[in-house]
Amino acid sequence: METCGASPLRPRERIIKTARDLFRKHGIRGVGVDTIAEQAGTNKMTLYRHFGSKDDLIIACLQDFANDAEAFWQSIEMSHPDSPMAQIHEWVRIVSECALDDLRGCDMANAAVELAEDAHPARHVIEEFKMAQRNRLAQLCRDAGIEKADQLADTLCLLIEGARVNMQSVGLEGPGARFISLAEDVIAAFAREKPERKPATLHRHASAKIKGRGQLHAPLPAANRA
Amino acid sequence: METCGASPLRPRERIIKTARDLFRKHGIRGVGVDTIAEQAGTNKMTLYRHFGSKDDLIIACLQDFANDAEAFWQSIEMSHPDSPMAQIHEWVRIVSECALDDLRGCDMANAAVELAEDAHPARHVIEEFKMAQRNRLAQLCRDAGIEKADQLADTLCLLIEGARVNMQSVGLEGPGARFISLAEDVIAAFAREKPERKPATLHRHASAKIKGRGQLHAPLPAANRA
DNA sequence: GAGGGGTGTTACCGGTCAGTAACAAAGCGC
DNA sequence: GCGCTTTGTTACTGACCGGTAACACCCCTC
Repeated sequence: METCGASPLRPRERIIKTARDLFRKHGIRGVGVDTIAEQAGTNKMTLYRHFGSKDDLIIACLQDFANDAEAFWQSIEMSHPDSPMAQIHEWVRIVSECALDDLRGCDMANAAVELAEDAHPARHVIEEFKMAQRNRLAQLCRDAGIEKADQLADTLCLLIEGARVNMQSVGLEGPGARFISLAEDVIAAFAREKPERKPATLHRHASAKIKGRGQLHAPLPAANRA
Repeated sequence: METCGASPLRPRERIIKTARDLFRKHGIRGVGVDTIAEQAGTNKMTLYRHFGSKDDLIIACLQDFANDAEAFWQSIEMSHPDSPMAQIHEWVRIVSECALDDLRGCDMANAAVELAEDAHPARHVIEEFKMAQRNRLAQLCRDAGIEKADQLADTLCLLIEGARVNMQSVGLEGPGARFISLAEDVIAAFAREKPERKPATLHRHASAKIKGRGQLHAPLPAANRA
């Protein structure tokens, strides 16, 4: 019956993994500490020795989630070490794959929905995480030589965020399931725009070689609005 | 202390309005039926006479929300009766205004997050609503003579959905708050693409006059992807 | 083998939850 | 006025919730 009962992990890690799993499946408010402890192959007392309250456990889960995201970014970087543009495409691919895996959306965003109180201690964890993700993507866009890097990052952020929440509402029938295609089109449109002058200095892990697919298109006037 | 206590509305309507308000503020699972009844200036028994269960009340709230959305679409249509493109811009404007009003996102999407069980009776209400909204927007895009109308509708859907959930996580500092600008750029890029041949027959409320702002831009090659 | 930290077990607390029973009162059409 | 429907009031149930107390146990280290 337990999900991590026979595991070599220490109770603390089992509790976090189990809690993340149950929170994701049933919602944070939809699962109690007793259930978490039992499913983790331990008991409520041990849980409360490691986490002073359910809120503490929630925060620990979100931080564990953030750690996973960190590893995800490193894998992205290693997949195409010298092509930021290829990393962007890899980001689209993997992030879409994760969203399609189950249809329960983003744990951070879900937590923001469920923990509605402004003062909830988890909220600043969520806020910092979301901002960091966006900035990381924006940096990647800059490294790729995208002229309007911040705008592309903003657009991609909203697209994936929207895709995750949309799939939670309508499953695979809605626009969320078509995220890859939509995102790639947006990237192509942004990559088509002419870079400033010098072919974009890479800010991080500098590499002069820019060979992203988007760069192969002919430059077109900026799609700026009024 | 009550929100609708002195209102001329009948208890049923007061309960629905109050429940919607409280659900939105504190989350569906974050407020009990006692609180709802009291805040609505009535009592739990009357609540349970009108709604057999809390789930029934939730569904009634979501349907009430859908009614409001219907009125919203009609106001959009009346704002620019003969210009679908202008209606799209109006849609962007109002939808963004609503999202910025409070930062609690979309009631339907929030409900999908909180009511995680696949079999929950509210889920098909949510699903139908979300699909109907997307299709309505897609029809508007077709009426506006957008070549890739469905793709634009999908993109705009994900952008606004993402904006709402993003603002719930990071407030006004993140990309969600820049939705209008991002959406307008996307619309401009799609409107710039050359319409098929004949200047797009209007399917509903036919009007030959197409004078949306996006049409003023020079036509550009399609932003199609691989 | 003694000690101690981490863990398990059981029982409990007060609070809140969704939902119900029984009865009283008020409004309203006739 | 009468009668019916709607509403209000109080009290209750049983379940579950987050959190704690007290005590026993196991395993590792010295």
